Amino acid sequence: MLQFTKRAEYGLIALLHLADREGEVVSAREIGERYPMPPRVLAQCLKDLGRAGIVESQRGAAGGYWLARPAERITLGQVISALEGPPTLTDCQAPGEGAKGGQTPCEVQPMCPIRTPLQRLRIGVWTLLESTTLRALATPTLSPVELLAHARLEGEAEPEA
Amino acid sequence: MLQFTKRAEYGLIALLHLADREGEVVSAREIGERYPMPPRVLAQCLKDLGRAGIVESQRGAAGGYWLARPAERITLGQVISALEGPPTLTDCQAPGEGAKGGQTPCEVQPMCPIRTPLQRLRIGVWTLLESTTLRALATPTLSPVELLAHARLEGEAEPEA
DNA sequence: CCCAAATGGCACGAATTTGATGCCCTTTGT
DNA sequence: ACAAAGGGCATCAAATTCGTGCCATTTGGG
Repeated sequence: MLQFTKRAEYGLIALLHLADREGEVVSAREIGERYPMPPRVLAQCLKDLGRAGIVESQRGAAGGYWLARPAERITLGQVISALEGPPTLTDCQAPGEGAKGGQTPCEVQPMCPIRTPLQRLRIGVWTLLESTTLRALATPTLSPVELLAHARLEGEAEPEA
Repeated sequence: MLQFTKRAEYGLIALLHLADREGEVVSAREIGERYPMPPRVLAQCLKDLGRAGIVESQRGAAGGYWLARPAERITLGQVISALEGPPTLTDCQAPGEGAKGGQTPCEVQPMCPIRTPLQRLRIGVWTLLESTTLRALATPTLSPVELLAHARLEGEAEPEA
């Protein structure tokens, strides 16, 4: 229902915690003890974030995680994409009768009126996420409209979604 | 996974169809025969849209549906809210230990670092939806960036989300 | 006057997605 | 050598959603 998953929330909590301690090595156990979340799920989130190149990790006894780059250069689009998978722009199962085999579900269907509009709208939402940085989220003084304004300025410059 | 439900897609298809035939009375059967969607689910969508005041209906033999107001005055926020329920801005189940009874899940929790940021971000997404009209979606010439620009202009004028 | 067509409403089962846990391995500092 | 911490995978449980069935109400037409 147009809602983020728990993994996204857990991952964002962890990322904001890491952003607050930029430069240090923080273990998953420390985060899991501070916030009421299942430690294992948190570990999966951090693992996915590591695969996406958002955080880096050090194994071993004194290991842990840290941000791979400054919080200004981490976008919410990257985070959500890493934790929930890439955005399903071409979902479009509405006209799912196109090819019965399951291939090219709605490619040659000239009668789906929402394929292109919905795709454009999802790209718009994604552009908003792509142009909202972790730093902007961590700044508690920005109002929602200011957040949107900030997002739009960068989103207009390079859509790249 | 930050994705619209099938009900939202079906409802949007129906609304775009109704917008294309503004002024006429269109039956749910006609829409259901034109697009490959379960007729019953489509009926539920139209019913929900009617309860939300987005479409009006006429019962009886020659009954059907039509837009309650011009497509310029129907926002995607209204449509999504009618088909998927109101936006879950205060989801915030992350610190779900606040009250064990289930009441006030994260009100007095001073340690959830994403409650306010996530709420602001969801308001931003919602503002984008609230300021995208059905007419803008039906216009196939608008690029995603232009869609965002159009949304931002109205969203800045009156956030009202 | 009765019937067919169409909306209105509710509830239930199936399928999909998501959340959470278990178990084992590899790495590394003490 | 041992403990602590990340890496990986599979599996079970819970929640959400999708689709369908069934019946009631309204309205136009034969």
